[in-house]
This record gives sequence, C-alpha cells and structure tokens, in this order.
Amino acid sequence: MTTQKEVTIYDIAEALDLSPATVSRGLKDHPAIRKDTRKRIVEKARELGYQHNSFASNLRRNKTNTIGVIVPRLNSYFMSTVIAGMEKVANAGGYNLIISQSMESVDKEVANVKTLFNSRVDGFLVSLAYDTEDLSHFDMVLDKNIPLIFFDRVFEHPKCISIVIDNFKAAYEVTTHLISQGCKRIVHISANLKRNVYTDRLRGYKAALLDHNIPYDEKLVFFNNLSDQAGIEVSEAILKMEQRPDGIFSSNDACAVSCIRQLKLAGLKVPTDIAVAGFNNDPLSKVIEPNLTTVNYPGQEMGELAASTLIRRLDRLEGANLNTMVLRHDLIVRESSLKKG
Amino acid sequence: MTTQKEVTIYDIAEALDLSPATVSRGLKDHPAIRKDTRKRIVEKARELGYQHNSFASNLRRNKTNTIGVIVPRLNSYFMSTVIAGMEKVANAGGYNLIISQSMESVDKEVANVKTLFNSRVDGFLVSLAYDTEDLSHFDMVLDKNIPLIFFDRVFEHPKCISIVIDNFKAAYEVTTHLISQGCKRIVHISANLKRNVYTDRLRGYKAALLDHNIPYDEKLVFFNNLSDQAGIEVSEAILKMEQRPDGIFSSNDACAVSCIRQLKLAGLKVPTDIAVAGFNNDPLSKVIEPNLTTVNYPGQEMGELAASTLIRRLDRLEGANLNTMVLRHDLIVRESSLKKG
DNA sequence: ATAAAAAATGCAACCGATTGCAAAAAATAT
DNA sequence: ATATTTTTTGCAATCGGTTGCATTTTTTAT
Repeated sequence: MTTQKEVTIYDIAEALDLSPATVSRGLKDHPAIRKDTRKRIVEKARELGYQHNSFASNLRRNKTNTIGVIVPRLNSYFMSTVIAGMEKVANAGGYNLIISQSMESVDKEVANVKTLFNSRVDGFLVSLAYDTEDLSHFDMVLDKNIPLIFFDRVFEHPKCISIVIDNFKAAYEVTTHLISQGCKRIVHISANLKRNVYTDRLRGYKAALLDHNIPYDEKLVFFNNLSDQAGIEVSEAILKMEQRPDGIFSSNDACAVSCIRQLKLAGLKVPTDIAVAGFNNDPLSKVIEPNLTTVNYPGQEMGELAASTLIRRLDRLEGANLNTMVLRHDLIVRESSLKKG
Repeated sequence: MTTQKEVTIYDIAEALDLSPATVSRGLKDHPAIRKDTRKRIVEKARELGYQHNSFASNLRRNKTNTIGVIVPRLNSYFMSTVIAGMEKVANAGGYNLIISQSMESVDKEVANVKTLFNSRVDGFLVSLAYDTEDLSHFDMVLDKNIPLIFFDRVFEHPKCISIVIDNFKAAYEVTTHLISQGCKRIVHISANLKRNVYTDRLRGYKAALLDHNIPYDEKLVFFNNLSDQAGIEVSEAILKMEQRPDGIFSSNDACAVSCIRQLKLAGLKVPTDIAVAGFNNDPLSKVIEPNLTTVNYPGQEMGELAASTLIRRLDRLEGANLNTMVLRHDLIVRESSLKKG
C-alpha cells in the first residue's frame, strides 16, 4: 500500500487544458479569472480530490499561516480558556496554533522562542515565564518585524502590544473589600515582581491600605511562587506571628486555597478569624470551604482578543500604533471573606 | 525597515566555494562529508546567521515535522499534563505540535481533522470527543497511511495504536474498595458508552459487584456528561431514593466533587452516610472535604508515550504491528471513602 | 608509479504554488 | 473592417533545500 501521488494544480490544468497559473488563480477568487472558468477549475479540483499544498505556497509567499504561542503552563483553568479562545479565532482566520510551555523557566522560554522562530511562525502570542528578566531572546523576532503580542504577563516594549486586565484596580478592589469587612492586618501573597501582574497587584494592595489609613507593613507581604506548598509555608508563618493577621489576599487561587486548608487544620476559622481572597476564579475556588472570594477575568476573551489583534496585524489591516488593551474584570465575593452579614 | 533577505545554503556555498548540495549535507551530519568541511560549513552558517528553511525542506521531503493533536478539552489537569508530556518528547525529536480542541463535539472534531489534514501534519494523536460514533472522518487520514494514535479515549481500529490504562481493572479496584468499606448499594456515575473509558469502568464496576455477590441494580447507574451540574442532578436523584445508596463511584473527579458538595448541603455525612470515589486524581480531589478517593493515572507519561510511539513510527523505526499499550494506574484512598478506621 | 577501491563533492532535476509581465482573446470604439 | 481597450490566460522564473547519480579527489592496494 504505497502513498499515492498527490493531485496538484498541474493535474487540474492538464485535465482542463489550462495553465497552472490560471488554475492557481482560479482556486482563490482572483479577479482576472472568468467566473465559468473558475467554476470548472473548482469542480475539477473537487473531482480529482485536490488538496492545497501549503508548503509550496509557504515557500513562495514566505508565510506559514501559523501562530506561535508561549505560555508558562497549560494546566490552569485560566490558561486553557485563553487557549480555547485563541484557537477559535485562529481557526476561523485560517491560522494554526503551535503552543508551547515555558514551564515558568526563562531557559525553556528562550528555547521555545528559537524553535518557533525556526518554524517561521508568522507571529507570536506570549505570556511570560516566572523569571524572565528581559526581552533579549525576542530580539531575533523583533528584528525581523515579526509581530509579537503579550497577554496577561506582559512586558512593556515599543514594538509590542500588551493585553491585560487592570491588575492594580482589581487588587485595589479586593483589598478594599477586605477592609470593608473589618480587616486591619491584611497579608498579601505576591510573586516575582518582574511580572507586571504581581507588581500591579501589590501596588493596588498598597494604594487601598493607604486610602483607608492602614499602615503598610512589609512583614505582611510574602513573595513566593504561589504554589500549594507556598501556601502552606505562608500559613505557618502567619500562625507564628505575634499579632495575627485578619485577612489574606493571595495573588492566585491555588495558593489561597492552600492557605485556607492549612489554617483550618490549625484550628482557625475562615472568615471569622481570618478572611481570605484569591485571584483568577479557578474552579477550585468554588470547591474549597468556605468558597473563595476572588477576581474573575475573561480568559476566553483575552485569548480571542490576542489572536484577532495579531491576525489583523498579519493581514496588514492595522495595529501599528496600538499599545495596550485592557479587559474588564469582576470581583466575586464569596464566603471566605464575608465577616459581616 | 524592510525585511532583510534570508541567508540560504546558496550563500554559504558561495562563500566557501562549495556546492549547495554539499552545504545541505554538511548541515545535517551526512556521512559523506569530511569533518573539516562540515566544520567550515557549520561555522560559516553561524557566521552568516543562516536559518534553516523548513518549507523548502518540507516541500521537497513531503514532510512537515508536525504532529496534530486533537483533544476534547484542554482545561483539565489530566489533559494539560498529557500535552506537557507530548510537547517535551516532540520538541526533543524535532517535531512541533498543533493542538486543537473538539470541545467534546463530533462536528468540531471532524473540522479539526480536516484542518490538520490540510496542514499536512505527519501524524495524529487523538482522544475522542464525547459523542463520536465512528471513525469515518479519519478515513482520509488512514487512506493516506498517516499514522494515527489514540490515547485515553480510544477506538479499536486495525490501523491505529491505542494507549490506555486498564479502566476495567481500575474500576474493579475502586468498587471493591468501596465494598470493603461496607458499601452495599453503590451508585455508579457513567457517561457516553461509546467511549471505552466509560464502558470499561462500568464493566469493572459490574464485575466487582458480581464477585462480591452484590446484585447489579441498573437504577443505581447514571449516565450523563460528568459535569458539575450532572453531579448536582445525580445527588438530587439519590436523595429521593427510597433505599438510599451508601456509596458513589463517579467516572471523574469533577462530578464526584459536585456530588459531595450537594450531599453535604442536604445534610448527609461523607463518608459515614455515603462513601464517594472519583477518577483522575484532579487537584480538586485534594481540596474537597473530605478529600476524595480516586484513581491516579500518569498523564505526563501517557503524553510522552503517545508522542514517542508516533515519532518512532514516523521515523520508520517500528510500530506496524503494535496495537495497544496499557499504562499503570493507582488507587488513591482518601477520607471520602473510609468508613472504617 | 599505476590500478583499484573508497570517500568526498558537484550537477541538475526535482517538490508545487505564486506572480510579474507578455500574449492572446474578447469587447468596444472608430 | 480596423484600431483600441479591456479581459483572460499563459510563460517562465522563483522560492530554497533535497537527492540520485556522476564526477572528482583521496586513500589503499598492487
């Protein structure tokens, strides 16, 4: 059973006694082709089982119709909804996605950029790894003017578009909410400040404290990788504090959930003894008891927006001067932070 | 700022006064090239900033070095670990992954197959959608002898390899465990029986009952999509039963978790009144109270195995007669099912 | 030194779609 | 009927790496 030969435009041309050029044009609504000729071409193509060969096309046009995606990890609810959104838009626009994970490491991120660059993707959609310091590994991409869009974990760059939510405002809202519930000593669990999402949330936290005349105490701010384990460690630290905090604002849900579990094990009551809020609206937040107050933001839409913005640029329609796009978010209040009513 | 022209093997050939053929061979350890010639070629390539052009190569070799992946959804912990495993192996072997989601719908799955087929992926890794009835949409793939490997949700086909765990045995173990804890009326939550994972688990459930002289009662078996909502509905049905079940074995964790929550709301004690077990070892299982008894199976390894098996076939090394590969699983017993000590 | 065998390199024809420009065909004007 | 314009179609080069086969160079044998 050998692989039968492919049907090419030459076969169609021969069958119809036309030139390959005409067939090529006929196959994609070129204006200089008679309607009935086009119809004959399309029909014959179908009849012969013609399948467009994108390598040949790519080679000639120097375009792959492929988008390279780099994310820290796929295995969060948020990220998978982002990808779902990208996929939807990309498919509709005739693009394929090549997705790779940096596993939160710059080194892997650098390798991924190289791989995708060598695969000649037409554009990049990137959410940065935990410890990426600068954008030098994207130089080869930017030097060739390949469009690069950051989402969620972004990095300011004159040539790149950023798609984010207002992390400052969201964090401000969360903190204000905790304060409104009577919290006076609020722990904030943050992560690498190289990442906008964490600096902005920290800023929002500080601003809210300031606006409510609560002194900022740096001993209440923890920096870690927001993992389950980190949550356990923070909880232990909290339990050892002389003056016990009465609120926790974690930069993600996984860590918040881990804190709740650990604090409950130690006999504390959430939210009575200590109120807790997270970030991301992960499905976990609805399973933990008490259900977790958190910030929801639209992964699917962020993915769709990132992909459609990139595709518009690729198709030369627009986008040269665009800089930042900000999506809406919502504070979702659940029992974990409700000390009153 | 125009895109500067690419460096090609012709440029290298000219610079070294060699033929493009020699350069092409030198660039990829062809045995018929002198080591020092190869070294000169590689050095000059680096010096000129040469970048391999895979279209040209693809076109000539009729190979894309790309693997098409179709999964029901990305947004489960299991699936993202599978993908992570595939990505690791694929990258190491010089392949790219194009990932698409069927969103549990045949129609989308059919569309995805077409898209990937047209992108000329070298092989397929597929986990079937919820309602896929048959494999006819893969005919074009199989007719061209493009390798197709199913994982997790598989379908028997003479030309395809399947990678699975022993769902029958795992379900048998879960059920036996529940029985050993004193359960006599065990509900089983199943899903579309077109999917092997669900039929096999149902069979395992039945076999365990039989082996322990517990009559099979079809009123205790529910069929749904294993969603949160489904869990709520099952719980309500359970609460209405005259003779209340004392155990639940759900085919996934999400649904099991949802059941626990709902049953607790209704005042039942888990596991005292009713023991619960799930399947998949999702992170949720460690958050729900009581922690959920479940079956762990290695997503990462399943992904790695699927990818490496496919790549071995693509590289013509082997695999023509392979049919099924079975991975190990573990029963993880947690509090949700421990009625005794 | 010469012949034979082995190793290294080059030639040139691919792979299949695209596209600028020329040529042919059809439509319109003179 | 001829010239001019407008539509259609075709020619042929191009994209850049690959590979079977021929040729040249080097090594080994005689």
